[in-house]
Amino acid sequence: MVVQEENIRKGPWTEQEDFQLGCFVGLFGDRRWDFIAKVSGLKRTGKSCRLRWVNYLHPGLKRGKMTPHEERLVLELHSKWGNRWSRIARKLPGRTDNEIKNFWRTHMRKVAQEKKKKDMVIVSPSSSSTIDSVPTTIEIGEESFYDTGGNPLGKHKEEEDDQKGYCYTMDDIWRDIDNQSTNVMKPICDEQFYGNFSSGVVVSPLWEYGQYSPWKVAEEDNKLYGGMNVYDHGEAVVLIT
DNA sequence: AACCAAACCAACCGCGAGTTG
DNA sequence: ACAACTCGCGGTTGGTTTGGT
Repeated sequence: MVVQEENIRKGPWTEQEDFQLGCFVGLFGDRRWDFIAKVSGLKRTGKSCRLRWVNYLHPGLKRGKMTPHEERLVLELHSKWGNRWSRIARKLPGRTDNEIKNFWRTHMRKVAQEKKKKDMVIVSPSSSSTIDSVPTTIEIGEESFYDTGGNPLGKHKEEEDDQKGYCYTMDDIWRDIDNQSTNVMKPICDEQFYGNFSSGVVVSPLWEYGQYSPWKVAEEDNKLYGGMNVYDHGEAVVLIT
């Protein structure tokens, strides 16, 4: 759905728009989004341009499903930092905060449902033993579970609150991951981006144009948080535990 | 084959923090 | 010091795809 309001486009981006945006980010860097939005002629807000670039067009992005390794990392970092998606994303080169957020929601929904089913069986042993049976008492509060990123007892604070008050132990989550990891998929490489523009104009990784890079920020984070993992400009992940 | 529900994902919104004049 | 502006983050929404009946 594309809504026109005061000449501002909303909704899905077209290939043409993507191409235009890529060109102008190549020219001016990935910082001054309002400026880029204006000079590019795109009828988009700067905010919208930035989002499109960061979540979809950026050359360092991976496509495809998370690898089991990435899933483990997300869960581990989320248990440390809560819903700090952008910070978590910095530790997973090629993944965006949005992607991780979506993964988490989906994953947690699955875990919550599994847990719910188990609890129902435990709580009402006298009822029919099938998992489809109607629960008699306790239900897990699914909404708050999502809201707090897995901590139903309250909002996450910072690292000092690590590991407090979780319903699900990490063991539960690892078990769940292990069950899922039978369908292992290969990581998908970055070159997909370069196929995006069939006209073939775009270009080298555009990070080089700007001073800013999430990977650089991540390096700062590594210093701040004790350097749990180290990587270089999204080309490899070396997890040091 | 058609329908429905669940899962997935792209995009928008509001707010707070940082920057600039 | 302060107001205006810009950017980034986290939460949420809505469209599309997938899977089950």
